[in-house]
Amino acid sequence: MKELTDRQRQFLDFIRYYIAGHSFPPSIREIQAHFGLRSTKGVKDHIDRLVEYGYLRRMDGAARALELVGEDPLTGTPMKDVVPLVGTVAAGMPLLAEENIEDYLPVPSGLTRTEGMFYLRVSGDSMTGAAILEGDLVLVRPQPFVEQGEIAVVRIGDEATVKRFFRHEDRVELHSENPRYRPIVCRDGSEETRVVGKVVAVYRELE
Amino acid sequence: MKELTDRQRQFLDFIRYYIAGHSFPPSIREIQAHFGLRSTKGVKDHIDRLVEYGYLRRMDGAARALELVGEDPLTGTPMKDVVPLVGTVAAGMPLLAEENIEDYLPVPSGLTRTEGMFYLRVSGDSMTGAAILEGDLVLVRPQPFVEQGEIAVVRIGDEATVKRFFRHEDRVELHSENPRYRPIVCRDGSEETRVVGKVVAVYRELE
DNA sequence: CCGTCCGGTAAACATATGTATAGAACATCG
DNA sequence: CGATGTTCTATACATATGTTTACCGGACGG
Repeated sequence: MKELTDRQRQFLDFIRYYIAGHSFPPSIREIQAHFGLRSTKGVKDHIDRLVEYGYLRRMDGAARALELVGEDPLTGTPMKDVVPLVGTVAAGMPLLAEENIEDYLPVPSGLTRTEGMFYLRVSGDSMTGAAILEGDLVLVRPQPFVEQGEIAVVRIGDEATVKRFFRHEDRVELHSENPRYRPIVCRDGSEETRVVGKVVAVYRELE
Repeated sequence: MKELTDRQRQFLDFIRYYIAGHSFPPSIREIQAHFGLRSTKGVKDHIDRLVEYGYLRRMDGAARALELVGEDPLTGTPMKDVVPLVGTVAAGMPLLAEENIEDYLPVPSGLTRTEGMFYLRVSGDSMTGAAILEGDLVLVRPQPFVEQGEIAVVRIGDEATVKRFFRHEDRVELHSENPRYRPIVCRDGSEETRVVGKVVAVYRELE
């Protein structure tokens, strides 16, 4: 993507800023006013270039018909109803540390209700039997306990895994949904395992 | 928040749908055209009411200056970055008919760009081998062709199904991902089958 | 039967807004 | 220097688009 001049970036930034505030794009004359220009032509030239370079899309002739293209996550579109995507957790890293956040993804707001939900990328094939594949994103609602047999994110030592959760009198069992893996059994009350939350949804992009 | 009539809801839904596709709002005349009305007044009345009731905000006199407010009262889904959920398609019903739309769901904005995407609820267990279960929602990007072996939504006569798509010299084969089902074979060029679009994502809520 | 919404037609009207033409000042670069 | 590109002024022009006035028919409750 072609580099922008300072001035071009200023125009793009303003368009973003405007959309973030209004949720619809500015008109050329509004942009003109913002920069204190005396002609609409200058604005049009800039927009033409931003379109040409691929930073904007436009519906020709239509009013306020601009669309932001690309991914500048700084000011892009206002992120509403989004939930952070936490990467595969590195050993020792606290689960929700800023540095782990890869992206922000939307959820149906029926699910948003709980604060603190997050997506986690699944590594490994231990849950394929539950139709959760490697690379899938699981939406996690943080909670300290889950019901018998529910799919949960559990922290074992420094690692987080997705497993079916079972509690017996004296122990906790974490079952994979893949015959190639054996259940993980932990003595109850042991400090090493902690339920992080419950998996409430699965999201997968194909290709 | 005041209840909406069916008609008012249709208008609100279309505005949401349009914004989801374009990322800027429709003009009154575009709405008029969509509903096949002969006057702009009807549209204006509806928008006036939606504004009055608090479903929309508006910048008076400005073009395409509509803003979605709050949440959908019916479904609780956020009003931005949404895509329609088309129900399990009933025989004979055109796939994207207004009456079929059950809900509007968010998608990661990287995927929103293509206009016309929609969710479809999967019925049956023919794709379990691809980790697509009954009740899952598949995000469909409409396109007339798909690559060899890609998962597609195909219309056969009056029904829509999700299958793996293969094209041979003289025929089209639709493969299930479940040994209990046999491939569907169609002579090429036969009018009965048509690729509706490609499955680009899968979404499942647990419980 | 009457009043009141709801949903619409028809025809203008006013203006918001994109686009075009002609050119100028100023920088950068070969 | 001459060519080229960026940024901008000035002035129109064309049309996309919101707004308004006048009126109609049906559904519905009192």
